Amino acid sequence: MARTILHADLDAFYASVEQLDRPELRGRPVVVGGPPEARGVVAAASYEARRFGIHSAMPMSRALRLCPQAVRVSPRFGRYGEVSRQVMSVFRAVTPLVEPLSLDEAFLDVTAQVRRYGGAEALARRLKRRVKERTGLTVSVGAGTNKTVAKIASDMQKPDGLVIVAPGAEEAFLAPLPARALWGVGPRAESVLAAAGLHTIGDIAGARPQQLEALFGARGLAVQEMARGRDDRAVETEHERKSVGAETTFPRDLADGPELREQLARLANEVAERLSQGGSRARTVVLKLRYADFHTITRQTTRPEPTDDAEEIESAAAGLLDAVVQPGDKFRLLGIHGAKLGEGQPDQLSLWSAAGEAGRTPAPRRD
DNA sequence: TCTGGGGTCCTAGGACCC
DNA sequence: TCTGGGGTCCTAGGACCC
Repeated sequence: MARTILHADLDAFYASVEQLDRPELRGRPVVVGGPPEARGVVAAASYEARRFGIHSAMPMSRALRLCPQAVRVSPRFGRYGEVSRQVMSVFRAVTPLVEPLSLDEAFLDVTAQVRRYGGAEALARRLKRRVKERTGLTVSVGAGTNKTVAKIASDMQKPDGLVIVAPGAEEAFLAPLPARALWGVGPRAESVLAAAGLHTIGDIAGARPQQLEALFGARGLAVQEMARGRDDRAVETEHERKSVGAETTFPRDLADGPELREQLARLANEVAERLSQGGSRARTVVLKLRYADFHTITRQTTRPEPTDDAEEIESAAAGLLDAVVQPGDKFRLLGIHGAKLGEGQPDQLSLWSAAGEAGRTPAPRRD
């Protein structure tokens, strides 16, 4: 039996929350993001602001040049998290099978509920109404038999949209859309596809599998399946975090020195705190550096023992920094990430390794 | 125009083991 | 004396998503 999957996507989420909390901003162009003098970018733009050509990820300096009367608001992620939890709880009142993708998006598997609600459309309308009643926000919803179709459908009538793709209509629905609309096809893949004469999702669906495999490897075949409207990925309610990171772009480029080292300590503290809050520890510490010319490198080190200790993380990162920094280098970004996360307690394996470090005996060689 | 911060996943090469 | 094959782990970079 065909599944019914919904994709729900809050409209201009951060900007809408600001307009909700500050009525004087309603009806006005609002951009959420850091200030232009601190090299901020747009995290969200209200629909009023989008009419000026502003969109997310745009440098704030450019956004404000496009629309000088726009109101810039610094993000309040704590507040967005609160509102997000309210929205997700509305979703979970409909079905336990909710997969949040970010603060403002989720997949819902409502296969078991559609009959009771009198069909997918009635269910989706009720969901939209409940979100509006509980939070005052509008949400765009797409419905279909799989994630790919539901996600793309939710994008088609924003804001406050509702698009339902009937079972069996998946391939025809997708075919005319640009290749870029597919999840996983970004700017790079789009240009590779265009060079091969593949512009629409239908072009990808109809291409020879060998051609896609030659261009993208195994991923090419997966993309073609999606393009053909086939996608059996389940809605997953559990998600295991794999890394924790903190990074910062400086208002002006920084050479190595006390200021940079202070930032390193601050970031190490933040990562350590978030690790211990989440009850996990990291075996790998990753240092990320972005040079003044935007070139970016990472250096990492893995140890047998996982840690959530700020000083250990800081000294690991400092060692990596010492090894790469050259006189005259200027940096615009510094970041620290913890990876290879594990439980709080060191496991059997790392105990073994630690013993090996202490008193090493040559292992007998076998062949 | 001048480029954030939070992530995930994949690839490729090298070390190392048997 | 001209070079195996399978596996795992680690590192670095990059594409992509919101």
